[in-house]
Amino acid sequence: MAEQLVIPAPGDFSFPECLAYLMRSADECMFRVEDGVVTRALEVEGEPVIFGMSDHPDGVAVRFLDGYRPAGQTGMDKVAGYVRDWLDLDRDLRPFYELGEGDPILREAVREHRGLRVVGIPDLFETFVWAILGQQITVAFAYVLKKRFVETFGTAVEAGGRTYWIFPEASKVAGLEPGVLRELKITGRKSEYIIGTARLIADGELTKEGLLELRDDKLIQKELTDIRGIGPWTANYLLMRCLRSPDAYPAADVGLHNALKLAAGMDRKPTLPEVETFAEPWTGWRAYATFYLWRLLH
DNA sequence: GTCCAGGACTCGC
DNA sequence: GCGAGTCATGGA
Repeated sequence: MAEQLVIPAPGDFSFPECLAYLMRSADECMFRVEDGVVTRALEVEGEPVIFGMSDHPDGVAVRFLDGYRPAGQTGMDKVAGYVRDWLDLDRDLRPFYELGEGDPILREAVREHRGLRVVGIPDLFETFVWAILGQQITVAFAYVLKKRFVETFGTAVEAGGRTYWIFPEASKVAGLEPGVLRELKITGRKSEYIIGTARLIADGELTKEGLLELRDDKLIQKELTDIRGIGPWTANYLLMRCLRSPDAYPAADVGLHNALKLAAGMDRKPTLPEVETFAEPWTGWRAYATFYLWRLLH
């Protein structure tokens, strides 16, 4: 696996911090982490590509597995773009750190995890499924459900004695009956939500580009919450992880509440109004604040 | 057994 | 518009 490309990163980027986040579950099925290298498969121009990314003095090193490298420059650029999106490499975090250093609640998380980026989920359908699965259950169980889902409907790429998974296309899920997902222990409602969004995406009614064109977070949130199964938490989660809003704020998030309790030294979880009030000074960076606060829980 | 997890829907008022 | 009940599984 010869070195193929180095993706330059701006200052305030720490690969190890992003890696620590990526390693939070042994049940993660979309990539594997070994010896500091994150390896995954991706479909690029109709062909499976497998690449590993690791730390590099100038940013992120990307190496391709022999036999699974992009055919041409366009494919190479797509992988580079994917990594830039995945790790949010095009963002200048200086304003956030300026904010965080002066904030009593954020200070510790910001100092402890400097260089961490909001790790994204570039694929819209994948984010929908992940967000819906994550509603109201433990993250650990959500990982188990995602693994079952991917291993049932996704595409396996066997290479180098290992199996890599490509997330299923929305069109493959759009025609399923909810009962099929129920067998995986996904609740009936979530099964309907997943199939419903799969249909919207497969039909082209719902696209990442179309959502991004709305520009405004509030408009996007409205568009998303009009979809059955997508409430405020899920909409903001999508904004944060896929649409890359630095300001999305999943205020109802239980993990956020626990982190705020910890960071603010409270003896109880904050109420929803308190959660909103805490975040007022973070306006513009509430997604980053949330992501950093989450890290306090690990 | 009870409660809680990275919520959202439905219903009654 | 708001509160309470329901959904469903798994771990503490």
